[in-house]
Amino acid sequence: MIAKAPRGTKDVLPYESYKWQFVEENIREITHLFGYREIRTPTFEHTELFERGVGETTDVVQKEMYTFEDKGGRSITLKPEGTAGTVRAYIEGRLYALAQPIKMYYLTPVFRYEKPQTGRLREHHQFGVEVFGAPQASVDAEIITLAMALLDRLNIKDLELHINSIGCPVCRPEYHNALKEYLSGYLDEMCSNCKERFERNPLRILDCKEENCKGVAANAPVMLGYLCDECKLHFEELKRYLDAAGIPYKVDPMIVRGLDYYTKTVFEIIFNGIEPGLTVCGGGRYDGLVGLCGGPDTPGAGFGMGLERLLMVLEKQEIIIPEPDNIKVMFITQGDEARSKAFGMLDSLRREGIPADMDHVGRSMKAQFKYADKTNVPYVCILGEDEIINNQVKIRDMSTGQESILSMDQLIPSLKEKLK
RNA sequence: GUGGGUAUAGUUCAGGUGGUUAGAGCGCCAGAUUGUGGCUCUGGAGGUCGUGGGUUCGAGUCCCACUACCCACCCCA
Repeated sequence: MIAKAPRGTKDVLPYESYKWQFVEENIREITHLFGYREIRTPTFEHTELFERGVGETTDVVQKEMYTFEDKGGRSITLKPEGTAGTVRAYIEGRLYALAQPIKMYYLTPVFRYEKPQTGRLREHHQFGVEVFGAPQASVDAEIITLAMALLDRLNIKDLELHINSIGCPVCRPEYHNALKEYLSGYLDEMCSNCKERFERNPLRILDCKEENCKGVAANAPVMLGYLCDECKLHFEELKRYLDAAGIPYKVDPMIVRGLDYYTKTVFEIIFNGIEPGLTVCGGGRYDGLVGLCGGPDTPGAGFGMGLERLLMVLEKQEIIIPEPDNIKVMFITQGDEARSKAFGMLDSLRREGIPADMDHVGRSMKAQFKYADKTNVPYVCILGEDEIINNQVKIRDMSTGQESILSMDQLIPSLKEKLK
């Protein structure tokens, strides 16, 4: 049991880590193009930050957090999402005193105590962006554009962008009342879950997958009908910007995010290549969050994108991720003297920037060839007794089988020529 | 938190109705004129059959519990 990763966690093994690096490189290039800079915040924060920021009533806070007391008696929580920590750092680092907006991105592990299943882990990794200090809809549109640009660059198809507005503290209460009034007439028809939701968070009922509830929800009043002028205008502007960028979207009044801090814009990017659809990215605007966490009243917007899910989608679509450059040269030796000599030459090659390796486990020459073959190395340098005596080295081209004998000092220039 | 499925070699899987030393493909290691890979052939290593109980003369096989993994719901990335 000691050699078993904890439930819901996953290793990235050496033969697959290049896939992560590929995605991460694309992320760094895209964020650079959009003018976002990296922020790194701690893996854990004071529990209270999440309770306050993410919202006491959310599932995440109520039952999914990894919370513990540290040796100093503080209540600590492993971050269940990336926004709260970023908000805290924005306030603590007084980034609000710099020229706004502040545009940031991060790559971070996040932790939620859930039952693992397809596309759901207890520790997963998110690419996220946050923009503080600009209330304009062009920011909402920009982060969506950024997400789409990344997915596009990775060549992912079958994506659907869903957008919605869930209003602001001005217009939402009115909508809540209207919704509850409507739903109260159908309580008997709804599932037991939704009956509870009716009291706690009636918005969630719109998200229910039960047939009956879907029927009820289909005719329910939607937030979009109750937006105040400011929110309505904001939503119209968002659509206008998305149109300008040529990004297709679906207005989906049914999307309701699970985190309490959202205002106005919410969106999800859903991959439809597998049933019943997989959310790879979700986010929106959160104009009250910085204030709620004790900072100056500051608007914000951002998203989180699940890297494991992204990799799942890449695999599903059979998108080929270029494998990293291999070792170019493998030394094959016979005898102790040849071994030490090869070790020295190996170091010279590496210092010249030629990726090279040798046998470390004392295999027979034949086995060394087999090993070289398995690693797909293009050239092999043979150092046997004859070569040692003549102060020479033999190079074999593994694809053609052609061999040539060189003096030791010709080796590096010759390899450089071949590897050009 | 609720429901369903699975658990045999490194891996993918066979092992009707319980019956001696548990098998195969792939992989791994080694040989096939002792300095040469891929292909082929031959041989070899490797399993307390998830764990713990029970039924039985006898359990990989039947029963129970536990654990883990997979899948769906919920929720989300």
